[in-house]
Amino acid sequence: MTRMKETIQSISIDLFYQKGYFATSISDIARGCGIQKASIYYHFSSKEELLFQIMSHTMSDLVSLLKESLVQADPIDQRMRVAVRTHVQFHLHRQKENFIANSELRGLSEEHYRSIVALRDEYESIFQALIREGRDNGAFVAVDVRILSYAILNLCTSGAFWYNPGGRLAVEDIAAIYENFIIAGLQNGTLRPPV
Amino acid sequence: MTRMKETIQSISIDLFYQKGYFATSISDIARGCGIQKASIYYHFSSKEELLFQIMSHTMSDLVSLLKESLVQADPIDQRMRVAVRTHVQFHLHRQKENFIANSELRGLSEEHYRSIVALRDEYESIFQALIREGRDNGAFVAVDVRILSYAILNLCTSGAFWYNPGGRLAVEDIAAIYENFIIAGLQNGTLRPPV
DNA sequence: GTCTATACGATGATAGAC
DNA sequence: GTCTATCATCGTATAGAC
Repeated sequence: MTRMKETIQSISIDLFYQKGYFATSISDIARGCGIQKASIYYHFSSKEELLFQIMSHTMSDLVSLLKESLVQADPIDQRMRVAVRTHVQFHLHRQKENFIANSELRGLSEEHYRSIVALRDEYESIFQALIREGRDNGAFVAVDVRILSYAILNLCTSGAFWYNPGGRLAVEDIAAIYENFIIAGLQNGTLRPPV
Repeated sequence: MTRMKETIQSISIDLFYQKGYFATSISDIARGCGIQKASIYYHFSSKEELLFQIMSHTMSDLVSLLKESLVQADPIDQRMRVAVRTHVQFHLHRQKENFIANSELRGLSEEHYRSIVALRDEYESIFQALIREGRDNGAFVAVDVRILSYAILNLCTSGAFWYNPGGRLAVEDIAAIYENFIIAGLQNGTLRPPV
């Protein structure tokens, strides 16, 4: 990838994160890069293509990272901890891209949308397999696998929406809080209210 | 509120939910209402005003509902259960409006943005007070109140993004799953991983 | 690879008749 | 209250020179 192409991507990530995809114009991006807007089209065929590239890289990296993190044959609760930690760390370290990937699906064309959703589904199915395995061997309580996978992933992803890199808590602290909360829910989540 | 004004709001909710605020044009709304686009401006001064009205009503109703649900002086874990259940039910029963209120803050003007965020902050602070109370009297484990309030609210809100009214699970089932999962996390969320 | 210039469409909003 | 007509603006994208 050429230097300017990388600059355009990087500036676009900043702007899409700051103002949103629709509110960001090609002129804005060009201004940020210090070139004319027509020059953008030498590197990317359209604004939508730019959005797709950003999302595509992000989601591919996310799926690869999760797979790598799960190669160890640990007990199921330990594997779930690793998965949660990996997810949270990725979403906080690459906050802007993940924010975009989770909030700008609307901007994609039909085919690109399908492509990103396919990656997301692949990712979710890995989490669902973990939950199912833990439930089936008794490590986790009986739960609805799909609902809980949405809940867990959404909870962990939400950090990308409010996390402040210079703030009070470090990434590892936040990851640990989420990890413990989720494991507690998976191990005890059917407690009934006192009558 | 006149009949046409209500129609415009209702059609706008449908379209903002379906296509997003930015991708929905005044022409789209007018077509949906069976009138000309100029006529919209008799009822609302701008497209942004329309978005604000929708968000404002939704958030006000949400805050009122939560306050009403907590008038009973139950034990803290019971009150938290009620709060979670109320939140989930509201978000699933009024799915479209809540989806909009959570995903289209970008479309608001400065002042309107501040107004909506103030309501959201008020709402969050009620949840934070519940968590803090439970933590201080030992019903919940020691936790970071702010982080956990974001996590819990985001988890519960996420239902508005994937819930399918005609689907497999009823609102009450989903609310019960979330409720139990969250209470388990609050009561056991500092379990450490086995070493 | 980047520039200037421009085509072309769509959009939010207004004016004024009925 | 709703209409027709229209404005001004801005958006993405392309053509062709350098």
